[in-house]
Amino acid sequence: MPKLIDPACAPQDHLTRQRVALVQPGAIERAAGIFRAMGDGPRLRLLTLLGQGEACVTEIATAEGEDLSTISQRLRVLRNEGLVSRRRNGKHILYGLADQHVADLVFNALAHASEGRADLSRFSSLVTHKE
Amino acid sequence: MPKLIDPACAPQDHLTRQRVALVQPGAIERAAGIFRAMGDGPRLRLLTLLGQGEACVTEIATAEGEDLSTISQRLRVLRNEGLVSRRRNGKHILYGLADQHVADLVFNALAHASEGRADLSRFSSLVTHKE
DNA sequence: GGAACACTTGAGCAACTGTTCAAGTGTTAT
DNA sequence: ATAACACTTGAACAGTTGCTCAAGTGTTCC
Repeated sequence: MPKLIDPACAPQDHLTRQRVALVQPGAIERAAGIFRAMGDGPRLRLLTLLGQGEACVTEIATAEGEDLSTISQRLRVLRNEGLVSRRRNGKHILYGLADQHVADLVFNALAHASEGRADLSRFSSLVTHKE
Repeated sequence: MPKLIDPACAPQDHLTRQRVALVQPGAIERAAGIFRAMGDGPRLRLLTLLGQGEACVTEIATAEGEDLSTISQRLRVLRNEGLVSRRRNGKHILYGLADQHVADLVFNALAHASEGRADLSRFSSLVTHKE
C-alpha cells in the first residue's frame, strides 16, 4: 500500500487524505473579488499605467483613447476592491495604486505572462511616494 | 511651476508626462486571462485545495459537495489558462497546481485578503514534488 | 469482447459584466 | 451667481460566463 509514492485515489483513500480549510471563506471571496477586478484587459492596462505613477482621469482617458465615463466606470470597479487610491487636487482627481501589494500582484502576473521579455524597471517604484 | 511636488494635471502637463508601454499587449491579455480564471470563488477554492497536493476529480467533487461535471468544467477553465497540471493514474486523473508561480499568486492574494489571520503553512509545499 | 468506472464535452438557459448615454455632483474661475 | 470644467452615477442593452443535463471518450476489470 505505497500511498506516498503513488498518490492513487480509491474511495477509501479519499477519507484518509483529508484536506484542511486553510482560510476563512470570506478571505477566498475577497481574494476572488480582487482577481475578478484585475481579470479584464482594459482594467489591468489601467493598473499598469497607474503603476508608473498617479494620473487624473482625463489624462488616463486621453492616454487610452477612451471617454471619461468609460474610464471612470473602470476605476470604480478597481476602487470597490480597494485596488486604487484616490485624492483630489483642485479640479482633478488623481488615482494611483492602493499599496505595494497591488503593485506586486500586477508585477508578478505581468512578469509571468511576458516570460521575462518585458522591461518593468519603471514599474511601481512610485507607489511608496505617497507623502 | 512646482511640478514634482504638486503632480497637477493641466492639458499641457499630460503631454510632458508621457507614459511608456511597459509590456507587450499580448502579455496584458494573458495576465488578465489568468486573473479572470482566478476571479471566481469556487474556482479559487479549487486552487487552494490543489495547493495542498494533487487530487483526482472525484475526490475534489466529494470534498466540495458538487457533482463531477461542475468540477470538471471549473478545471477546464483553469487548465485553459495553464494554471493546473494534469496526469493520468489508472482510472483517475490527478490535478495539481501548474507551477510555483501559480502557488505564489494564490498564496499572496489569500495572505492579503485574510490579513495575516490564516495559517498557510500547509500551502503549496507540495508543488515541487512533481517527480 | 462487454460492463463499469472516471471523467469530459457541447448545448441551453439564467445570471452577471462592460460600454454607452444622459443626467447629476463638486470645484474653480469670472 | 453663473458658467465651465472634471468627473461620477444609474439605466439600458449587448456580450459573456457558469451551472446543469445528456451524451460522449478513455481506462480497467471480468
